[in-house]
Amino acid sequence: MRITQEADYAIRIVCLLAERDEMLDANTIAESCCITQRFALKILRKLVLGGLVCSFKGANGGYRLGGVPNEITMKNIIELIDGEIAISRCLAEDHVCSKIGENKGACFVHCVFDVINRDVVKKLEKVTVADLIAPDVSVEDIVKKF
Amino acid sequence: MRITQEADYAIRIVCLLAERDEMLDANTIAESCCITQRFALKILRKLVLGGLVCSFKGANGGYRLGGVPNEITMKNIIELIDGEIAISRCLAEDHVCSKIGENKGACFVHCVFDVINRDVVKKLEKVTVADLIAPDVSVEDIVKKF
DNA sequence: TGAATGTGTACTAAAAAAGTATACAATGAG
DNA sequence: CTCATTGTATACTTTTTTAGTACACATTCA
Repeated sequence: MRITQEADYAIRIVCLLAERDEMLDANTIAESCCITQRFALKILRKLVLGGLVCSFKGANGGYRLGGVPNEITMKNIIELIDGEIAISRCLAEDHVCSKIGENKGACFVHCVFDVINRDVVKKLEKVTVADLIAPDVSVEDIVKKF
Repeated sequence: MRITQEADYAIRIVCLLAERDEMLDANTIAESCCITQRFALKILRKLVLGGLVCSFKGANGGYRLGGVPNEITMKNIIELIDGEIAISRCLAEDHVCSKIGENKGACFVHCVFDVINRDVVKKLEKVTVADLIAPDVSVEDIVKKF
């Protein structure tokens, strides 16, 4: 639905792992992102299950990026954590909209939301982790891709 | 933050008042929108305070549209009900973002969100109540304005 | 073999959204 | 001039979502 804090942190975690191309443990990651270790573990778990991050158990274990930075998009990360992006509840996966429209047949308002929602997703799909960590890529450069 | 059900209903209420250009009482409005009278009253109250709807007290009282349909936008209605539109919590009015960026200075991720958020608002600003109720305006026609 | 590190599941707390209740105020028809 | 009708104001309750925590367990390497 809304982009949550968890998704926000997940993006930062993925960026951190992409920047520092080495094994980092949950504690180091948590500290870098200013969250508790437990919370970091929870987010990392989802990232691992979704294949964006690889984990290594045992002593000297930790996490590494599970893909290449320019193939991981903001959309990938957000949807992995939050589920499908939906600016309004009526656009969410499981929701059954009951409003058979007064105006112009079924749910005209939601059709408009849907168009806007698709556009948001399309934009998030164009921003990669590589963009986010490259020192020479500015917000303006990213916006040009939209 | 997210576009709530309340905002969704508010849009429908405003459209109803625009279509039927006459005084309607809270009960009639509630029935047309498939919500309880009490909930309709709550939403109507906000619409009145925000000037989008006029109310008339006493016997034979009710509500009428408080403006012209082609000057009332979806953005007007949503922001009146939900407050500022924000796809992520960190973009909300009162929120103080604590993430001084690891990557490229202060909060690059949020800058990207902000650009996307502005675009959503810009689009919602272009859709008027007149568009929503006109029988000859399709979603495609509305999208052309984006 | 045991300290370091991740896993799995479930729980709790806080915040936001959705909806309800109650007592009150204004109006106008009879 | 009074009372049924209709809106006003404020505050409460419930449900859902978000955010974060706890704990017992499994794996690995020194």
